[in-house]
Amino acid sequence: MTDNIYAEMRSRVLDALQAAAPDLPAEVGARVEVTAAKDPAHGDMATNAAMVAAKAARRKPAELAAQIVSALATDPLVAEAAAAGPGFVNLRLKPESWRALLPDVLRSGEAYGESTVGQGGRANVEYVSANPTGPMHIGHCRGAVVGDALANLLAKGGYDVTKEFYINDAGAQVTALAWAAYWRYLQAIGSPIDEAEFTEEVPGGLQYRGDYLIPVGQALAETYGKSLAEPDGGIAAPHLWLDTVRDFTLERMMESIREDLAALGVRQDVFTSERALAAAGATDAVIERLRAADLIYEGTLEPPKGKLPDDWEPRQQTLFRATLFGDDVDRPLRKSDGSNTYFANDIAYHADKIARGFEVLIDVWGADHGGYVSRMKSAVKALGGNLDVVLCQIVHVLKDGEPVRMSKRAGTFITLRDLLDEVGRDAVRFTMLTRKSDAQMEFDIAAAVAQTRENPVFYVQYAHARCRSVLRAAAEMFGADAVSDSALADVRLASLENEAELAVIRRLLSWPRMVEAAALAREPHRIAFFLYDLAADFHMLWNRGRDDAALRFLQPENRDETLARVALVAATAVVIRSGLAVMGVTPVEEMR
RNA sequence: GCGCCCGUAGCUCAAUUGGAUAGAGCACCAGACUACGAAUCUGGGGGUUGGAGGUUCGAGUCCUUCCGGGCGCGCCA
Repeated sequence: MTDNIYAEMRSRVLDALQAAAPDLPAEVGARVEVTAAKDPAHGDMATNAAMVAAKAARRKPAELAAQIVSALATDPLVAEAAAAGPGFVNLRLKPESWRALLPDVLRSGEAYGESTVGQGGRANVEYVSANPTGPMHIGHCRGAVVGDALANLLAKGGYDVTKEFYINDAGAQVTALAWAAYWRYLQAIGSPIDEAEFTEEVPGGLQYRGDYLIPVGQALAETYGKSLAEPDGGIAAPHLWLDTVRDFTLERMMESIREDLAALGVRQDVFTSERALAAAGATDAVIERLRAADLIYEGTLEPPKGKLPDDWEPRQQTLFRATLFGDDVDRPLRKSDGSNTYFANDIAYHADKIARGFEVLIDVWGADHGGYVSRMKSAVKALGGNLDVVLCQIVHVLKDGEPVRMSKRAGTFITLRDLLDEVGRDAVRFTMLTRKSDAQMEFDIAAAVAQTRENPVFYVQYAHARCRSVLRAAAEMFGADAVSDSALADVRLASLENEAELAVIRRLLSWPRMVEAAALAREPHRIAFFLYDLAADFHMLWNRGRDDAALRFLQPENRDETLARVALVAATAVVIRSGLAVMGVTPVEEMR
């Protein structure tokens, strides 16, 4: 018997189905589900087995359902089985069937819910991957949280997970960054050149004017003195300083990004540099590999339909046959000057991930990369792999009900640090996970810090704090040893028969199934909703004790009953911690 | 113009991935504190799931089309 009671019942349903209709094709069995009943009147669980098997078995769903019912009615775990609706089989388990699994929660601790669906498969989750040209802002935050939680979720689901950051440190934007840092450097050494004068010298104009480069300029001045400028403080020839300043600045930017990530509680295992990969020849190698497979040609793309860009002209380009793998058009790999496109580098990067032995590739991107999904998937498919992309839609930040406008140009964009300072890491992480990632969300700063039920972070934390409060009181009553998780795993639980108690138990025992389903769907937000529901069950149970003193957890005159209830409370705390750990949120011991 | 994402209660969002009578919170109305913390709980009203077709035992979910919002659209990354 596994600790996943839904998986256990599913295998018993499959046995019953097999007996009722032998020789069903395997794909029918794969479609059989055992789910928690939505409506308590239907029992605890329901299965669709009769309906999905009806066609292949050439039997009526109701007939099959009746046979499954009679087989399961005598199952020792089952109190009641009934056919219903168009062919559902509803199951009500005996209360002791549920209670019997509660000790597993206490014995497993935070590991409870770990699953083997991932079968140890090597998974790579790439997320954040911000351009290293400035501090992280709110736009990066959602992807960082979703990616991190997804990676944790997959790890709990039995995958061997690597958390990865792709540094976009090749291309024109880092050259622009170097110029911008050089400007701050000139200021730091007291150069007589003014901004307008300098800007004229910068190819493409001066970008990245934010204050955050001022300390970089000062650090450059400290490290290199005036050696990177002309003796009179003028602009030296770029080849004398550009590489130095660029590498120096990139290092500083990555350092600051790592600090921002650390403040958010994100620590990634691998940082891969686009520049290093390209310099090692990975891009050229992958292009040759694709060429050998006849997936590359020199050609001219059709102009986009509708209104043409003003400067449209047909160009001969090196193209990848993305259309063979589901993309809309073939995609360029080389610019007209012969250098590689970002896309080409990105193909090389994904080939590198495959070469490193990852079977599951997941990229977490912002919505502005939506147009990039199909081409990247097609490229990975061409390389013999498979790529999942989780797109995180825009976050609109509200403060006091008013939208906070974000404009880099105006310098009013909110940095990740600003948000963390105002809201706190736990609230940021939890709130970012209270929407499915492909829907836009509003992030109301006031709501995220509110101490009320409307704030799920608070609501779940409060439930955990209440559990801990009961456990502290129980420890005083019976001694800490008597209420340790391992001691509670051995107490008699038969007295747990109140409906509100059983509801909590059922919720706790559905945690492993929730982990599996969320991991397979790549949907970490489900964890947040699960914890909210669990917290609601627990708060309800708590208040039963308010209305009726006999239902309180702690009954000084009845040790056995009290210990059973305390075991339930301890198990609730364990599952909340287990879920919060996936989300990267710290459980609190008490509210104040 | 084309592609992708989204559209669910007045508001913010769920819906076990195609399952039964679409659920929570906020707001509104009516209740429960001599406390294992009422920062919570109980009850009530509120829906043609943007519109129209289609697929099947069964559709918020899949397909077609239209409407509305967002993101993107050949040498930016």
